[in-house]
Amino acid sequence: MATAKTEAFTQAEQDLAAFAKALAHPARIAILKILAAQNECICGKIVDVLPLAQSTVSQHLKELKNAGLINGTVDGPKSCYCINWKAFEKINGKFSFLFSSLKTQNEKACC
Amino acid sequence: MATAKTEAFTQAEQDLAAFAKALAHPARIAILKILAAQNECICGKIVDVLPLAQSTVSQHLKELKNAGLINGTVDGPKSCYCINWKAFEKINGKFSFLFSSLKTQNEKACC
DNA sequence: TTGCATTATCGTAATAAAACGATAAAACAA
DNA sequence: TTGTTTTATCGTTTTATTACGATAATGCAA
Repeated sequence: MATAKTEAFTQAEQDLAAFAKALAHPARIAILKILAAQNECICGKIVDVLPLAQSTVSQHLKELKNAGLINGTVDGPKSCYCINWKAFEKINGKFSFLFSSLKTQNEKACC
Repeated sequence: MATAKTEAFTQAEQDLAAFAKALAHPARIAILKILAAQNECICGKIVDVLPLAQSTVSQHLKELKNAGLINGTVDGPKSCYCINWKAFEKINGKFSFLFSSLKTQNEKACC
C-alpha cells in the first residue's frame, strides 16, 4: 500500500509531520515570506510574483490554509490572505519543543 | 508537469523545503526521537519499535541520511545510526531564522 | 564451509503531490 | 445587460512517495 500509516504514530508526531509537509515546498515558503513581508492582507499580487500558473498558486494557498498556517477571506472579486499568527505560533512551539528535546541529549557523534 | 519547479526559488527556500520534506512523515520524526533518546548510536532495534516493515524503515533511514540529518555506518552485519547534530543545528538555525523573520512583522490579523 | 542474523536494495503496486489548461463563479464597471 | 477582472475548482498528466515482499549482501557463529 502507499497510504502513510499515520494512525500508528502519536498525535504529536502526526501534527509535526503535517506541519512539515505544508512547508515542504519552496513555493509555499515563498508565499509565507510574501505574506509576512506585508503589514496587511494581500489581495492578489501573489500570483504575479511566483513563477507558477495561477491555478497552481491557488492550490498551494489552499494547502497552506488547510494546514492552518494562513487565513483567507473573499473581498469582492479578489481573495485576501494573511498569516494565521496564532496557529503559526502554536505549531512553531511544537517544533521548537522537538528540537530542544532532541538537543538536550548529549550530542555524542559516534558514527 | 509534476516536477516541482525548485529552480525558480532561492537556495534558502529550497533548503528549508528539503529539510521540511525530510520531517514530513511521522515515522521519520519517530526515528529521530528514538535516535535522540539514546546516548549512543543505535544498531538495529529501530525496526522493532516501528510498526513498519523492515524495508520501509530502511527506506526512511535512507531519506533522513540523504537529508543529512543522521549518520550511518556499517558495523559488521548491523548498521548504526545516530543524529548528525552539526547538520541538524545548522538547518534548525535556518528554520528558526525563518520563524523569527516572519514574526518580526507586526502580527496584524486582518482576515 | 555452512548457516544465521541483519540490513540494503530491487521490483512492484497504490496513493499523493505538483503542475497546467480550461472552465466556473463572483463582483464590479461600462 | 454585457463584459472584465480575479480567483477557485475541475480534469488530466506526470512524477514522487509510501509500503511491502523478495532477494542480495555482509559478517559472524557453529
